[in-house]
Formats: sequence, structure tokens, C-alpha cells
Amino acid sequence: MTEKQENILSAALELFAEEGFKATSTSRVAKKANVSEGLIFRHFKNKEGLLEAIIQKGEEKAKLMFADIVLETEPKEVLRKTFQIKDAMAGDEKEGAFWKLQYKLKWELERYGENKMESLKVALRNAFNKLGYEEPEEEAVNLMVLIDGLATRFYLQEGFNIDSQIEFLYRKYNI
Amino acid sequence: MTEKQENILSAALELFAEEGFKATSTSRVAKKANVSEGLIFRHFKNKEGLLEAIIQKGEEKAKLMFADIVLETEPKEVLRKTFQIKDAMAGDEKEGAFWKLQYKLKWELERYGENKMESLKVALRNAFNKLGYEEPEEEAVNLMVLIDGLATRFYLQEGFNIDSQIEFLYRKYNI
Amino acid sequence: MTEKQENILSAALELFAEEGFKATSTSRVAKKANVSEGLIFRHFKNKEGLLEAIIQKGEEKAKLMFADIVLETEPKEVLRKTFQIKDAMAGDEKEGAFWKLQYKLKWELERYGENKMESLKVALRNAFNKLGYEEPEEEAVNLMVLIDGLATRFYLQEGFNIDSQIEFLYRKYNI
Amino acid sequence: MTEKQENILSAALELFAEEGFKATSTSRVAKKANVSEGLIFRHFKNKEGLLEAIIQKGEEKAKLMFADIVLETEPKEVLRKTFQIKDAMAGDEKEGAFWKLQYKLKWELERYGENKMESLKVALRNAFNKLGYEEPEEEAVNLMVLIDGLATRFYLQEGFNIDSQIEFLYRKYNI
DNA sequence: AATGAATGAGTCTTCATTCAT
DNA sequence: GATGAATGAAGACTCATTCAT
Repeated sequence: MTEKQENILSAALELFAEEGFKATSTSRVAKKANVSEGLIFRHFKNKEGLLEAIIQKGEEKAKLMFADIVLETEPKEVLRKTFQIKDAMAGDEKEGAFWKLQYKLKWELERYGENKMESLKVALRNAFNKLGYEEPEEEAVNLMVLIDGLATRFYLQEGFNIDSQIEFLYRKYNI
Repeated sequence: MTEKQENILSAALELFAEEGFKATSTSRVAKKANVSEGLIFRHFKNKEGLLEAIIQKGEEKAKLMFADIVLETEPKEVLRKTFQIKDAMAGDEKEGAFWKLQYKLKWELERYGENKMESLKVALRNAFNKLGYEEPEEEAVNLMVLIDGLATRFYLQEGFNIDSQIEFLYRKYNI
Repeated sequence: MTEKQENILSAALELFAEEGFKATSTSRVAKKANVSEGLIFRHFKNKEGLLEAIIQKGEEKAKLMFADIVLETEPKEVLRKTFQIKDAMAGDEKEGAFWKLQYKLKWELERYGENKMESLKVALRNAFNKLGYEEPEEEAVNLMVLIDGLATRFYLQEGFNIDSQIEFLYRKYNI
Repeated sequence: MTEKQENILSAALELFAEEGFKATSTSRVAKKANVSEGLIFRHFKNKEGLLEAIIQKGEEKAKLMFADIVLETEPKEVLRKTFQIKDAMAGDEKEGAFWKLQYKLKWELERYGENKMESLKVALRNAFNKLGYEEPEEEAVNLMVLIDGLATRFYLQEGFNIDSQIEFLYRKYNI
């Protein structure tokens, strides 16, 4: 992967996350990456190919994060680590942009199955089970839904204080 | 408001909700509304003017719904009615499309302040207060965030069982 | 059919006939027709749609010409009229261009069935039959093949004297 | 001439003959020849240089064929050998493609003078003269025109029975 | 000799918008 | 109020060609 290829990838990631996939023109990506427009197509074939490449690259990072949660045995730690997803979302430009892109794409393309979340659900269900919750399955789903909501607010509602809200959840879940 | 104007409005509502604002061309709106493309601009000036008109029209419906919740004094009823937002989201084509559009636009344009939700928050805070919750403000915000998450799932995750999840919440909130 | 539409059509006809279909850019057609490039697509949908429109329009002219031959009962007159196809090929800019286009397209796109020539073959076979030729079918095909050859030379070989060659054929066929 | 150079040449020959010169991209030639695109330009300078090389290589083959006809003294044999051009057109992939390319290019680029055919005309004129035809010059031209027509049909009209047509000509010319 | 990265000009096409009628 | 013709700018993508290695 040449330097220019990397430039394209990260320029596109930021622009897609900021403006959306359709709304971002390949010419703007090229300009931001300081690259001729044609090069995008030579390397990624399509605008979609470009998107695919971005996603695939990020997916690996995501898997690592989930793996860390899934392997955790201490139930409270599972919950705590789950809430730390927020740190990824608020991470450096590239990491944060990637997570924002995930949600943007969900809404724009209605693509991206939740199946890759399945392992997280299993981990959460186990954790809630161990913690004695009566409906661990529902609790797990509920928590994941809540995280989608938090992401929505975090990315879209200017001034939303996600930290205080997460602290509240720490208290609520007693962790 | 002539019939053709209405046609344009509802055609645009559906298309914007389905495909997104940018991705929907005025020509497709015109075709779906059985109207010449020029007419859109005569009536709404802009593509954005068209969006504005849709939003404004829907806003009124939304206000009515929130008003009903805000005026409610029985705290458990406040919660129950809040969860009934789901029925609106699952409503007939136009109502459902309108709510979907709200979220789509949030992500696409990152516009639409939450201020119109402020009244709902107040109502929920009061309700949680009356119900003896220790942190009514945080509980209110938490519930609203949860609703955003539920909407995300409802619209995007094929096969998501929102009803069972809401029933779970009924139990959780003991209503 | 507005004036601009006609302009597009005849500009395209000339350019396609001169340079070929693929080699002619829609932007050059637009420029030659004094028209915005977009208009081509509004009226003809595609570059191919434009070609289709040209062909269909010319096809009618061709049918008329063949009809005149087919209805002729005097066999020598049938042959004479067949050779008059040359006058069409050498006709005014539009007519000449149309016939040239036919051959260009044959070679460029390998499209255009000969079935529309079938009626001409029948007429020629009958004529040769009446004139006592022993193999009227083969004579008919041979003459049509010869005409393809003449067209090839007429359009491509600078300085080819088609008239003297046709006069020779008049003598050969004794007409 | 290295092996890769040969690969390029024959890949280009086939593609040009199949799709036309303009319609064939250098990238497709490179792909078909299993060669980097740059190599085409290193060896042939231009896309046109590539064409030139193909033509020049083929020209030699053509000269050999014509030479055989020209040196023939028996007039009927001259005619017979002329009709055997068909065997070259129907020859193996490379030989057939080369002849098809000749005609394709005639129509696409309107290049390729007939002067290289001049020697064939002389041979035919002599033959017709010896055979006692009254207008040997015109007969010669006529036959060559006919061959262009036969080529047109052979390459473009699916199902055209060129053999039966040539047999008919054998009878007609009494050879 | 050979590659593969890189480019700039050009291709077809779509889009929001204007205007005469 | 309503149409449909018309446009200019921008969109994704392709192409012949160059150049460093």
C-alpha cells in the first residue's frame, strides 16, 4: 500500500464520515488526498470499492475491540469495557471518523448487518446472567440499543454530555 | 395548498425518507408526484425549500404528540405514552416515513436541534421525580437516548423485535 | 420535435457518419448542434438513444426507396432502380450521410441485420427470373453483394469512379 | 522482437479486429497480452505505433499472396487464385483477424490506399483480356469490387454462405 | 527490458434550476 | 398555476501516456 493510497483512504474516511458517502465527490477526495482523481479508480476500481476498502480496514480494528470484551470473564468488567466503546468513538481523527462512518452508513445505505455485534451480545448476556439479572437476554439487547442511542447523541447533538450519562449508567448498573 | 402541491410534498417525503435527501433527485420527486419538475421550484423555490416545507408540516404533528405527553399528570402514564412514540414510527406510510426522515436527516445533514425535545425531557423528569427515582434528570435523558437507539434498530435492523424490547422496558420501569 | 432536437439529430448524423459512433463525443455533437450537452440526454436518454433515433428516422426513408423497387413489374426497370441506390448514397448531406452511417455502423457495431434487404432480394430474384437468367437467386445475391462493394469503394476510395462502373454494369446486364 | 512484443502485437491484432481501433483501450491490450501497459509504449511509442506495427507485419503476408497471383500466366488460374483470397479471410485466428482488421480500419479510419491492390488489378486486367472479355479494365475493377462486397458479407452477415456464392462465380466466369 | 504508480484531459451522464409559453 | 425545453456545473469513471525504479 503506497503512501498515496493511504492518503486517499484517510481522506475518504474523513469526508465520508463528515459529509456522507453519496454527498462526497471523488474529486473532493482526490483534492484532499493531493492526488489525481484517476488514481482513486486505478487503486480502488470504484467509489464503492473505496468505501469497501475503508470499511474492511476498520473492521479489523473493531474485531480487536470486541475480542477484548468477549474474552473478559469478570461480568462487571464486561460492562465497563462495553462502555469504553465511547473512548473509541471519541478517539483520534481516524478512529473516531471510522465509528461515525459506521452509523452514517447505516442510515445512508441501510447496509451493515448487526451480526458482527452478535458476539458482543453473547458476552453481555453472560455477564448479566452472572450478575443475577432476571432477563439477561433482554438486558443485553437493551444495553446495546442504549449504546446506539448514545452514539446518535454523541455524534449529532452538539453539547451532549455523554460522560455524565455514562457515569450515570455506571451507577445504575452498579459497576 | 393545491392538490399538486400536496402530491409533491408526500412524494418527496417518501423518497427522502427512503433514499435520503441528497440522493433523491427533484426529477424523481416530480415523476412520483405526476407533476412537471418545474412546478416543484415554482412552489417551493428550492430543493431545500421543499425539505423545509415537509419538515414544517410534520413538526406540527410532532408537537401535538408531545403536547399530549406533557399535559399528562399521572407519571406512569407519561412513560407509557412516551413509549407509544413507537406506534407513530410504525404508523401509516406518511407518518412512519416522517419519523424515519427525522433520523435520516439527523445523520445526513446533522441538522435538527433537540430543542423541540426539551418539553419531553421536562415531562419525563417530572414523572421520574414523582416516581421517586434518585436522579430524575439523568433518568429522563437516559430514556430519551434509549428511544433514539430503539428507533435506530427499528428502522435499520431487519428483524429487530421492538415490541418485545418495549415490553421488557414496561417491566423494567414497572409500568 | 423541436428545432434543437432536429439540430442534434442532424449534427449527430453527420458526425457519426464522418467519425464513427464511438469516436464521436456527445460534447462535439452538442457543440455542432449549438446546444447544451445535457439536452441530448434529456431528449434521447443515451448516446445510444440518439443513434437509435437517427436510425429509425432514416429507416423510413430507406423503406420508401425499397418499396418503389419492389412494386416495379418491369424486370429491367427493377435492375435500373436498384442501381439508382447510388444516387441516394451520393445525395445531399443528410441522405448521403445516412447511407454512409449504415455501412460505418455495420463495421463498427456489427449490428444491423440484412433482413430489411430481404424484400429487395425477392424483387431482384423475380426480375432475373423473368429475364431468363438460369440462377436467379444467386444472381440476386450477387448483385446485392456487388452493391455493398460499390458502396465500400464509393465511400472509402478517393477517386473511385462509381459512375463509369455502374455504366459498365448497365451494359453487362443489358439494361 | 521479444516474446512479449509478439504477445502485444497479436493481442492488439485480435482486439482491434474484434472491437475496432478506437474502441480498444491499451489497457485491455496489455491485459490480454499479459504485459504491463507501459511496455506497449516503450516498444511502440504510441497506440498508433502499435497499429502501424501490426499493419506492416500483415502487409508482407498480403504482398506474398498477391505476388503469387501476379506471377500466374494462365488467365483462369488468375481468377481462381483471386477467389482464394476467401481462404485467407477464413484462415486461422491471426490471418483471419488481419483481413478483418483491414476492412474495419478502412471504415473506421478511412485510411489504407488501394494502391497496394494496383498490381492485382493489372493481373486481372490481363487475364480478362486473354480470356477475350471486351472491357477487361472494367471487368477487373468489377471483380475487385465484388470481392469487397463478399468480404463485407462474410465478416458481417451471420449465416452468409460465401462458398455457394463463390461457386456461382466460378460458373459465371466459366472457370 | 519491464513494471506499476501516477496524471490530466476527456467521456458519458445527472442534477438543480431557469425561463418562455 | 403548470409545463417542458433548455442550461451549466458537477458527477463518476476511462484513457493514452509518462516516469521513477
